[in-house]
Amino acid sequence: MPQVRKMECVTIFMAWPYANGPLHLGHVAGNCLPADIQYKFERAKGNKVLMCSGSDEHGTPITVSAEEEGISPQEIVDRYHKINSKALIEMGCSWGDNVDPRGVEYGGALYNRTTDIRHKEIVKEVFKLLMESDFLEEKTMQQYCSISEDGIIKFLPDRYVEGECPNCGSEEARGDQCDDCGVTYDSNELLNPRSKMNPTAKIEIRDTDHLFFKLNIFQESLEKHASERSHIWKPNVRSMTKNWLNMGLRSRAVTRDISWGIKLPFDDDRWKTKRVYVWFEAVQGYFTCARIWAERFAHKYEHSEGADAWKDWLIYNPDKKQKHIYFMGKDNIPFHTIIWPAIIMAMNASKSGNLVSNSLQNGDLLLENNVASNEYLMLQGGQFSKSRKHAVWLPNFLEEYDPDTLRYYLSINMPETHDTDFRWDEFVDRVNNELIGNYGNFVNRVLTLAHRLESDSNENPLSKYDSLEKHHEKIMEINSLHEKATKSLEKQRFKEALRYIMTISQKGNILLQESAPWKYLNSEESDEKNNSLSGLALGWRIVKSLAILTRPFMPFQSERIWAMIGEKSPIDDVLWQDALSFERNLTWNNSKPNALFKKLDLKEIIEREDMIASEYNNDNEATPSARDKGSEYIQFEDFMKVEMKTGKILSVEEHPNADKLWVIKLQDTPESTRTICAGLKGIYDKEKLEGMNVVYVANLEPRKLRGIISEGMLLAADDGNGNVKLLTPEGDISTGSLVR
RNA sequence: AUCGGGUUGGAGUAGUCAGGUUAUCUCGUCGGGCUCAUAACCCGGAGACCGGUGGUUCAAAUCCACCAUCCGAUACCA
Repeated sequence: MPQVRKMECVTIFMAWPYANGPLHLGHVAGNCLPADIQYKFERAKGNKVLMCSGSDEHGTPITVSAEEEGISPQEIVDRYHKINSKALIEMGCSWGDNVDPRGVEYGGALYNRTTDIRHKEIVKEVFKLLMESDFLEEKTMQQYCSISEDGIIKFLPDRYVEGECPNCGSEEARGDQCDDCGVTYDSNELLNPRSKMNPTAKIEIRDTDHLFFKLNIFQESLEKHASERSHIWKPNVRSMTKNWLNMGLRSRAVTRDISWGIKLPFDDDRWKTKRVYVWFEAVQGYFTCARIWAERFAHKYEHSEGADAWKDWLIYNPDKKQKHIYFMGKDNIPFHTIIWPAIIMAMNASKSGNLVSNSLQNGDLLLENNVASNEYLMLQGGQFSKSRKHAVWLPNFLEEYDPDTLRYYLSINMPETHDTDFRWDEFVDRVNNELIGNYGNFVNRVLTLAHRLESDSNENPLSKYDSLEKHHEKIMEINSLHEKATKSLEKQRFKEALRYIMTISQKGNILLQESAPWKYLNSEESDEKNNSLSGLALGWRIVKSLAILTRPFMPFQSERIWAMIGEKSPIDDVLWQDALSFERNLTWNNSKPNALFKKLDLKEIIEREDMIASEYNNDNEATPSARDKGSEYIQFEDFMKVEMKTGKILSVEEHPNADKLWVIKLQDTPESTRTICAGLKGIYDKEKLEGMNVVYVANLEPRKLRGIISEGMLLAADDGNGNVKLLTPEGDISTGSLVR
């Protein structure tokens, strides 16, 4: 008898993508895909699953983007929330299933946003609660602000302030640190401070009151929590968390002087210009999202608990099996192992009146069961970057390629324990050789062979050859692979799990090789034929199993198989653990089977990507903002101010304090030399540069570059893709000749 | 320079926290087989002193120390 297991309530949390740009493949590999695989897997196990995430829409970078484009922050986040939620659904993630297809009691998914009015309300409630329970404290800090002519005060983050270093006198010191001498100091020690964004504005230090979350009082509970998790967390999560705890926790500001964000829940005038700091508010999205899901969907679709349905998943109940898994990139680890758990403990202590603790009481909010953080996916060796245009954007990708191929490649190459690379040639290789050659081909072999047997239109011609007892050993092998894949998925080891599943299709290929059913398709009935075709019948069953097992990874092709083998029942009703239930009758679909995937052509792909990249670059050069500011034309007189001359490189030295700089001694006129620091290390070798004739800017104001005065600048062409070429005169000409 | 992460057959990786038989898998490569299938599939072989040195231990890819080297973030830039 199968054991009747209690249904688990599982919550999948995905880190909230920041809504100031489209998602790129780094996001997909790091959080979106693993979260979705886990969601689909937990569903297939029959569990009640809730999945929560959404767009993170507050904070400074969004206001900066808005300013650049001359539109409101709300317009920015509206745009990218729409683009990103659409792209996620198109790549096969289950965010569109607000209500589980099995019924609302089973849960659902919500991709919400932090500008949601209800999110703001709940955050305010929490803020108030923590304030009243004394988890927040008020401190006065000193901060730079710029004051415009009409008296408007704008507070500036440290990194937007520069000035003169109190230690070495360098002109380019930042708000809290000097890069020339490396010293750090309080921002009020900086001399002659100025705003980086608006250097002429008046700037001064003002006192500003802020509220701080007393993170320090959670130190002990968090240490206990971390040690309880030490065998579950991956090494990167463990060590990053340990680092934080070893440094000692300090209180963190939960408010900011900014206008874009959630208002504080106080009427008091002095809080009017402040907003909730985005880190403190965005993590609460997990909590608000679950509640909003219950209010909007559970309630509407008549969940037995109505708007309280979220408690099934989020509130600890010793009689239930409950599990919380969070997915994110490595930069987010401390937020999920330290900060968010601390906030949860604070909320629990506030509500129950108990002391702060990591051990839960009935009715408390649950803490995480695993923080499954991934490392980064790199693009051909470099990090995905929005500002440097170094990325493959998810919406663009989906316009051209089958989402399942992406999901396959990113799953089998997932940055689980260290950074991995996205490479187009590897993408093509893996899809063509593994996904298509091994798996797609196996499915195709089975289906086309079966269709070459004579059949009446409704019955599977393999039924009469079906004989499981002949294949006991093979079935055991496959059973064991299924079991291994399950265990891997339970530990969020997706690469390994998918590898086991692919091995099942490899076993299928071996089975066909051994049975050689093609020999008997049209032959007389015989024992040999019976044996051979029983192998094909088992192959058919394996195809069906694979449709179920690959579903969390590649949902679209799995449905295609389901239709081709003539299964009528929804594939979502089949339980993961029944994927290998071989006792059921064979189904049949009389229409001709199609190949699951199309082969990819690397050459075509490279051409297409080059085209997209050049279009993208052209677009950017012609952005309206650049033209509006009148920066497209300069006056001839302005151009003549720049004095460019020819010179000859005499010698090249290492810079003592910089990675990319060469210190170059230049023959600038026949009689004199000058020193120029050039960022050409790693592009040009020392030997190559020495003796080279170059063009330089002669009348640039000398400037200290990481400690060494640079008197001018070498001219070089840069295509934006890392190709840099120095300008050099076409023939011999004396040094110091004017370039014009 | 500061901080973080790597270094395992030709390439990419598993194993490292909790040390223990022949070091995992994929691709490639070489030889053979099959011919149903999307030039795919199946079998077999070759190929690794686990970055180096020293230490702890009966035993080290795994723990410790030092060194080398690569990558990323930040700063410096064209």
